[in-house]
Amino acid sequence: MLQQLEEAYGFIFEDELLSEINQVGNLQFVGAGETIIEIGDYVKMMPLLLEGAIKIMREDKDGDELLLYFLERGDTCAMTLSCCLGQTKSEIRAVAERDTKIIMIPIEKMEEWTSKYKSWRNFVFESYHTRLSEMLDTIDTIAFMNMDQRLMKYLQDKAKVNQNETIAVTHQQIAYDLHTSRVVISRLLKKLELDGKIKLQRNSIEVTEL
Amino acid sequence: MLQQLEEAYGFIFEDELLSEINQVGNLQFVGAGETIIEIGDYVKMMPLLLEGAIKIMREDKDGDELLLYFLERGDTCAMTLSCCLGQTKSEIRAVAERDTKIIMIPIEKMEEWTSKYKSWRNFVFESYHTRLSEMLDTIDTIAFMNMDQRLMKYLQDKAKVNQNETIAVTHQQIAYDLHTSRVVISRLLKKLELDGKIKLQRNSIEVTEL
DNA sequence: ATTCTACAGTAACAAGGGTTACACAGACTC
DNA sequence: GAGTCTGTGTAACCCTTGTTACTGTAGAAT
Repeated sequence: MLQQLEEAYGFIFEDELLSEINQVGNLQFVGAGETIIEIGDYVKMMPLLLEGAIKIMREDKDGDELLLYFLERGDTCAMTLSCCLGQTKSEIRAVAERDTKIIMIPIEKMEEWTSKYKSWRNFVFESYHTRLSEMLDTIDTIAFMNMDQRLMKYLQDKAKVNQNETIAVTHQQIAYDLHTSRVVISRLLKKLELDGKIKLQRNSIEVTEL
Repeated sequence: MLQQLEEAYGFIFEDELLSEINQVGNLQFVGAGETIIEIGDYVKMMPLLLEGAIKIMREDKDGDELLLYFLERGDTCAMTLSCCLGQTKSEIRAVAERDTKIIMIPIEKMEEWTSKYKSWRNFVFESYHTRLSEMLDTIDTIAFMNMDQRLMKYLQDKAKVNQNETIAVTHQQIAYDLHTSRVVISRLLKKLELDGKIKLQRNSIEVTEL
């Protein structure tokens, strides 16, 4: 575990902090598709992402869903962070996008480390900053882009976090993530295929224009 | 200044910190409509809002605008905060919604206070938390609501931050804030008036249903 | 009073995207 | 091989929102 911890965070954290994380952190493996945090959960651990990818979803009262962004190696969930500190319920859902390895840190340690380690403070601030930027990007996407552009961006992002230009996904799943209907997605995907940007197969899509 | 500082932040900050702010902070008055931060600005001061209200806008490359949220007394701009710490350019525009009184804190102090005062750390974390929630709310609004609902919410929010159920605004200005066209707004406003939720006058709107 | 300008009302039309309905194809079960 | 289930393709239709165009009017400027 220490080796992966160093790979992901070694440049940022002091050795002393790394070894503390190594001691108190709880290593967990999450299979692709498994839910890590559900909306309304009280969050008592903060995740550090060692390997894999996590997708962060929003859902309103009517059950309408929307993909917010992906987390990758070296990220943490600033939402969760925020929940830990404020002792509030999670406002988002976190689902493993692929097989994922995380270290869970108990919240008690967070307070402690915040006073003790400058590198930890910087990491937390940095995480908030990244997350705010990511949210701005999400807002830009839904406010300023049409569905065909959003779809193309979605496919490119998804290919990137899965490190594979062929994505295993159904049209219905895309429709959920982008908060639209399956028919709309099928229609637009066909158009993108005719434009030569992707190739469609059953249960998967190859993104040729990355 | 100290009195207003205490009113706005007295319950959160230690006396020692309050008096430090009082010493190094730079009190500023901004008239309604004036721009406080422009997109692309390098931000070297962090604002604490004593009185008034600030609206935070996003703009894309094509000049399309969108209102993100309002700041009120006791708030700070977490975006700015984020920019200060990361030394990056502002990704948003801040405009005084009404006559506003703020204290500007030089960024050097921020680092210092973060190690020195627990209350300051908590305030910063709390601000980030509030801002993330606010952004989620914005996303919900544009992702899940129709234009008529968004418009009604806009009018209610605006009435609230201006502490007046009569809002001085033109249809065109609303169209900019909601990133749509003037005709659409006029159409929907008329419908809201027929539903008895608002009363329309030239250059102003009275919100009867708050 | 006349002119100018910004603001508001409204009609007619276009486009994007959501809905319903149905056909068909691959994959799996029995 | 027949039946079933899930995923995909597509047409037809509708609603919301965006666009263009024109009218009227309040208020300021002259």
